[in-house]
Amino acid sequence: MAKVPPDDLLQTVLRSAPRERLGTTRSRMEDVARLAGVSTATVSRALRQPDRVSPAVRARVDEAVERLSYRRNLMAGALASARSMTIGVIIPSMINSFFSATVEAMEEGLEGSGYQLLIGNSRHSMEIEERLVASVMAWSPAAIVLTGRRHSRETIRMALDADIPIVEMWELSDHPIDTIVGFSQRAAGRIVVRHFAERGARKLGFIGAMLDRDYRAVDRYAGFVEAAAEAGFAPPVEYRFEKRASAIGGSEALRALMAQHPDVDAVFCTNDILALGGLFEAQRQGWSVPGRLRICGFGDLEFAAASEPALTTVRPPRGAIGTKVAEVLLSRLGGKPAGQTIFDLGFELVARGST
Amino acid sequence: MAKVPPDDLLQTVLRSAPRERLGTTRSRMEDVARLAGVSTATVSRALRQPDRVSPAVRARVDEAVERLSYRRNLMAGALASARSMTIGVIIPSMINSFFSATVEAMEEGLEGSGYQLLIGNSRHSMEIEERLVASVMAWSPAAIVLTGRRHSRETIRMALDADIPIVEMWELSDHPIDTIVGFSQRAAGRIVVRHFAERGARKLGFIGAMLDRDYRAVDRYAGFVEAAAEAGFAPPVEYRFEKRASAIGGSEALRALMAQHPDVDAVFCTNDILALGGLFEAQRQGWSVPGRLRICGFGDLEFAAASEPALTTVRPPRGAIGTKVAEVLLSRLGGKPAGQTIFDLGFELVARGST
DNA sequence: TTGAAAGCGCTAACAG
DNA sequence: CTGTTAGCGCTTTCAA
Repeated sequence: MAKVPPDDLLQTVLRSAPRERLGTTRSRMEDVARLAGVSTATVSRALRQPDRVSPAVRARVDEAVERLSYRRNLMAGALASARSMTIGVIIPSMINSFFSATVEAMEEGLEGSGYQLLIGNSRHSMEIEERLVASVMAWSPAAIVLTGRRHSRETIRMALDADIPIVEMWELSDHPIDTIVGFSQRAAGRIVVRHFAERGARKLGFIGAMLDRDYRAVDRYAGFVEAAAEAGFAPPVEYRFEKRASAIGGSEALRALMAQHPDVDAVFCTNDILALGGLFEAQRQGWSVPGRLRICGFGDLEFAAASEPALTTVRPPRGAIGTKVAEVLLSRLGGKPAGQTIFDLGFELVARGST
Repeated sequence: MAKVPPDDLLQTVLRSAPRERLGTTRSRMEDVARLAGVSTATVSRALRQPDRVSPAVRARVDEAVERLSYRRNLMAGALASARSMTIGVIIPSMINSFFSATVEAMEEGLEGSGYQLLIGNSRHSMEIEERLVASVMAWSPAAIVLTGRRHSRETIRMALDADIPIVEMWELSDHPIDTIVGFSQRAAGRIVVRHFAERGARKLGFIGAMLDRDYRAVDRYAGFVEAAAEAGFAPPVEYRFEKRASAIGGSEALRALMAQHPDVDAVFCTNDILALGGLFEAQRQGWSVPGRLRICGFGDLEFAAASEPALTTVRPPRGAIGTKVAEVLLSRLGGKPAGQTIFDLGFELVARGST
């Protein structure tokens, strides 16, 4: 069995491969094959399914790869196999750290697997989501991850047509496109009512942002209202605004809400950042929290534990969702059958000083 | 000149193209060419450089594309041209909303251009950055965007070798790899000293997180210390910690700093989130802000304007950086020569209640 | 276990 | 302005 050739052959191999189109002398699989004394088919196998070639060949290929500092051209591979090492991920917002945290966890879970995330930002719009899915499809992704369970007809059609694993996340559904990893947003809204009731609240308020597009927030709202009715509360008074959730928005909302309904003594904000603004506003107005007013947020963003008073909030499994999505994906992409397709990761009410 | 054929030819075209490898009947450029009665080369031109084909042909191609709902296979195009419609973007953190905001603005600036961002998260590590650049390179990106001006030797080599536009951002440098869009972090640190001096501060403190890896924060620190000396202050006392910036970290840091140095009356936090924690801690401890203690942050994160007291901070051009990067990229990718390669977008000290 | 050969779907000279 | 002709670099039958 031929050994890896000496250095002068290495030189020859390198020289014989002028790469004019790339600005660079980048070696191709053929160079590796020649240096290792095998065919490109074997190199391909050695690289992707090492157990399907003899140990000796594998070693020679590895050495050749090393010496040429060869890196596979993924585009070519993707074209040939009609499948790329790409995973399309569509999230509604990059700035919102809910999804960033999920994506970070997903990246970590996928680390070393060779899969690359192609991240799209739908800005909470189903139309943009559709466009993003369409353009991601042009990359023949190995899988697609969508946020939420509501998508345009066309998005669903494309996803189904692609015949690849589709994972939805951050919500729950009895009929996921394929697999869904999340928790019940509605239940998250409900639990807040129970907590307020336990703390002796009498008149509930609600503050929400972007409810025309953020369906998860709408679900939390629905759960909140529903549970309030069941618990015998009067219908919660509410203040909503179109713009994305912000501390300033939260401050203004609370001020407006209290001006109109001075009897409110417990407010649920669909987002911790709104609650933060509320906390500051209460301080400015001299409303003691939780004495005069109880405030509960959603998200358990990092500052929630640090605020004064510390913020009671619902903690979604931000990182866990990403980790589980990665796990599901790896399993499916590794060829394992679907198995469980609905993963309820739950949530937790973190009671702190603000209620 | 032949018209677009009637429907039965359309049927034939569709039927004659079995796409078994994809789960789907997805048409190829050849189908479009046949239906439009031209060659694939012409279709390719009509799609990518519409002005280089006759209006009549363009119209027929467009119609054929429409009827077949044809979408170009980008992998194939990228392979053939050794250049993809991808732009690699490496940021140090996804959760940090500095960079998320920049990326969002960049996305908006690139909207409609057909370029897709391939986002990598280096977690503030040059080694990870290097790995990410290497794997992004496998996609033959049209350009690369890096954060900061410090990169590993190998990263720089790969970037240079690729012979594509390389944009660094969020810092300034006299010798960018290619082009740099940002502002002077050092100057940002300096201006805080001037502001503190104007407000009558006498003893300066500094709180920083992750200074072993966040070079931008280190530069701000250096500017702060340098300007403090020039202004005749005693060397600022400091508290640093390894973990990523957080409100809790900020609270703890301030408490520790003040315990050791009760004479400090003005603290610069390298990040608004640290300052937020500081604000809450001051409230808990009963230190009036700005009476007993002045606090200045960096970032002008959204909550800074909403807090009580509102937070004085340095506002970096978060969105503007992304917008400018997109503009530079579009120009360069459109074939225009480099021109200006250093873009100083400046920053602004936003004086509010906390100082 | 390995190799030969035939593409994957598109782009890019180069003629015409 | 348009078509012909070669690939881009890899994967994948199918035989050996």
